[in-house]
Amino acid sequence: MSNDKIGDKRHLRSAVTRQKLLEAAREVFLDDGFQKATISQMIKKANIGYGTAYVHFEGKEDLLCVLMENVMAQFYEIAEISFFPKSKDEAEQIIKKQTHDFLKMAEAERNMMQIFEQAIGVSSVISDKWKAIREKFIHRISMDIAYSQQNGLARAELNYEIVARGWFFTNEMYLWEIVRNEHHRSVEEIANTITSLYTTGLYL
Amino acid sequence: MSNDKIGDKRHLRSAVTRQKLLEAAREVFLDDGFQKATISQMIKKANIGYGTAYVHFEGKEDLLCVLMENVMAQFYEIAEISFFPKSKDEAEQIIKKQTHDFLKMAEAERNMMQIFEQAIGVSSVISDKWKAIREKFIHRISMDIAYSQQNGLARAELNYEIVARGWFFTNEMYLWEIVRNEHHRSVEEIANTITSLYTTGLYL
DNA sequence: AATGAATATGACATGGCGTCAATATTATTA
DNA sequence: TAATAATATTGACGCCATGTCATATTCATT
Repeated sequence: MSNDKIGDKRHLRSAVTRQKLLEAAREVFLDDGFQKATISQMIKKANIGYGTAYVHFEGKEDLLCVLMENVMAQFYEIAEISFFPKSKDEAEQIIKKQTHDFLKMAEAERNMMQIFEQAIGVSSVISDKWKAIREKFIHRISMDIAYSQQNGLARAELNYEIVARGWFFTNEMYLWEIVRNEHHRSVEEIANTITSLYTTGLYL
Repeated sequence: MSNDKIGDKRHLRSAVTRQKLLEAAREVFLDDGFQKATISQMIKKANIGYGTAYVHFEGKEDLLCVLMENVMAQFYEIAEISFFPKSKDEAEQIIKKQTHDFLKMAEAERNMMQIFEQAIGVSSVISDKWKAIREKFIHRISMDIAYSQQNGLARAELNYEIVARGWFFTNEMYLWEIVRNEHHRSVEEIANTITSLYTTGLYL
């Protein structure tokens, strides 16, 4: 009675096919970019039939979504760092580290992130995935600012949501610059500078 | 001897065809977005032959480029506002106005800007056009910061180029939010808040 | 061994793109 | 005016990618 779905030879075959396709897709995406990558290339590389791709995935976008899950998860982790500073300096330390980690992700996952960026412009599914990450960060930053304001650390006259968005936007755009290899300064210098500007502007 | 190119009946016919196509293209773009818009739709609307489109333009991208020229020019104008403040307060005034004008552009030209944003993700030609505008702004802001630092108005320990990019990124992302109608605060409130944060962070 | 369920396949219909040889229109020349 | 040259327009054609579906194959159960 071992028909537990796994161990089942059929499901195993299915899983293997799926995995072969995913790996082939990754290679094709990295070689040709999101737009030029085609299903045909992937199924050839994976040695499976054309229609098979559509059995396992809804199309290129879906394939990339699955390939990005790992990276997505890392972003969510960074967004969840706790934040209860007791002084302006401590706040700056925490924020600097978070910014640094965030930008380092861009470097570490540059290749897949490049594909991701291309896809954001084309696919609403992918675009929504990124938007969710952005909102997660912005919400988190909003809470952090509100906390700081309540504890008399930050300027209370500024609308915390507007500030949070603006701050994240700076981070995000630098992220994409790093992904595209268009940054001319080190990640460390960027993180230090923008954090200093931000905390000086916001904290008392 | 009036073969001055204009007045010439052939050139006139050509110009009319071109114009018909441009107007049709604008409608199709606005109705269907950049990606779904097709040359076929446009030439039908313009009542011209398929190949004719490729006589006048290189393709969808080229068509949109021409349609955006007007908006582009307006951005370049905003980027060229002069900046020689004598105090922190004066600097804040000028910057606030520039940010405000910049974001107001997003509201005024929202429809075409939406198409533009979609195209940036797909077309390298369009993407380069926007990058040029971005670099123009960033260069201008860099000069402004350097001026302020030299005159003892701004914190000299910050790298002005990194700060300039970061500041423009905040502006740019808010621009796209406004374009997408995803902003929940007024342009005025956004401009005031981010400018206040920025000038407090940068100026002495 | 037979039956049915899960999985895989590739031919097909659809639709957009960009090209090009052919056609139509306008200007110039004899 | 007629012939010729230059310019402008046209749509059929070849190419390629997509997503679907009827068919074939593989595996589990009886």
